[in-house]
Amino acid sequence: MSSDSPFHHLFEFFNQIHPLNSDSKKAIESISSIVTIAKNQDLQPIGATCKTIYFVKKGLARIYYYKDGIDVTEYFAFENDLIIRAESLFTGKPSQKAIQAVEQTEFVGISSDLLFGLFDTLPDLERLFRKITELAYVNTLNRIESIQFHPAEERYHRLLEENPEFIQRIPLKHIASYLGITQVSLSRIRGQKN
Amino acid sequence: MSSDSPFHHLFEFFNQIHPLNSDSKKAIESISSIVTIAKNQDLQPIGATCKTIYFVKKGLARIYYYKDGIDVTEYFAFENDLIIRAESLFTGKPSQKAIQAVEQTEFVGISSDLLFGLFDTLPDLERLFRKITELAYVNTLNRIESIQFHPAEERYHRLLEENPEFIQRIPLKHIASYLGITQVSLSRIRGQKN
DNA sequence: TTTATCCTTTTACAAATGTTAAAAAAGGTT
DNA sequence: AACCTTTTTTAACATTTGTAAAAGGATAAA
Repeated sequence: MSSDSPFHHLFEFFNQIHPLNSDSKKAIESISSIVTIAKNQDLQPIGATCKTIYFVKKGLARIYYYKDGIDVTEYFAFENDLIIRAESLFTGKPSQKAIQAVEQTEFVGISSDLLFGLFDTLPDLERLFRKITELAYVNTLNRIESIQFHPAEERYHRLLEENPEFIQRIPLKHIASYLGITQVSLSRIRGQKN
Repeated sequence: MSSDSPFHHLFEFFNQIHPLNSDSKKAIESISSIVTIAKNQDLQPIGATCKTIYFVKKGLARIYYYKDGIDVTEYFAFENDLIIRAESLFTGKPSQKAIQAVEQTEFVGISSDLLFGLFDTLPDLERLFRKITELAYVNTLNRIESIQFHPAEERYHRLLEENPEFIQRIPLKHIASYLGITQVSLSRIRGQKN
């Protein structure tokens, strides 16, 4: 795998979770493609059933949905993050969410139908994606704890510390809905001290 | 598999997610055992690394932890639910959480070390547990949405509708912390109308 | 029954966040 | 630059939830 392969960073990412043998890597390459989306454009419309697993090569994307007509961000993905509409991919139901490029973003798209088909012959791949899901699950458990027991101000400041990029590259309204508060509340928090 | 096997309900549960062949069932039986815990007793102490996947045969259990000295319930499991301290099982770190029997409860315990070992020879099992994790992940995503965008009163009433058992079998203080509110708030909500 | 303990509710007040509307600031386009 | 649009902040007020303390109920043990 040459380091200038379009899938280089994807395999680096996989490697940290479960190393793949070369057959599995070739199989992944054969079902993957590069997609580039302009700023503020959606990858796929809300309402379609999700059939693709995305990886952010370059740029920044988010998963969002409309809650009572309000745009709510569920998740942000930076370079070298996976971005998956799990609630559709894992249930087969149409997704009420969309993936949007916050900046111009280059994705690797992996066909989920083809990927799941490969699991029968390449258990390596099933193991990798099992572990990916396990880690994503643990992350959401921790996020629930954070939402339930830390005030919005604390969550904002923690976000600021852990991921200063967030604030520089993402409109505050998206950060507010990601934190589960209104834009007005976030502005108030930002204005207080400092 | 006779219907009076101690693992009958476990396999019924698995069947709905991913049917197992008989080799896989036998393997599961060989690494599983029945554990009975008295009311209000813990299965395992906080601080131990989780090495067991539990299934509630009879009774009712919860996962809880201490947040600033306060007992917080993360999850309830009724009959025929799995109960897993994922944050420890999937990371290998000591668990800050414990499983407690809310009533006298009979569990099936499955050794996770032995289970993960079986995945190499019985891909059936890895597929089952991949799917289980996927569904659990989707559930937590939905729970985040519920916590962030529905007031406690609505969450309580939804819980009441979807799972009336909760209120009859579980002390209200546990329900309050599960909903992410104080016991006083829950009491206020209950007292309002109706 | 009596006592002790735990669970639940009530009350009064404080703090955090939501709602609405308007103003200010920032970005893009002609 | 001038204009339009979007984003962010500010203000005033309403609502929700938290905190602390006390009282009332329920349950279990002596």
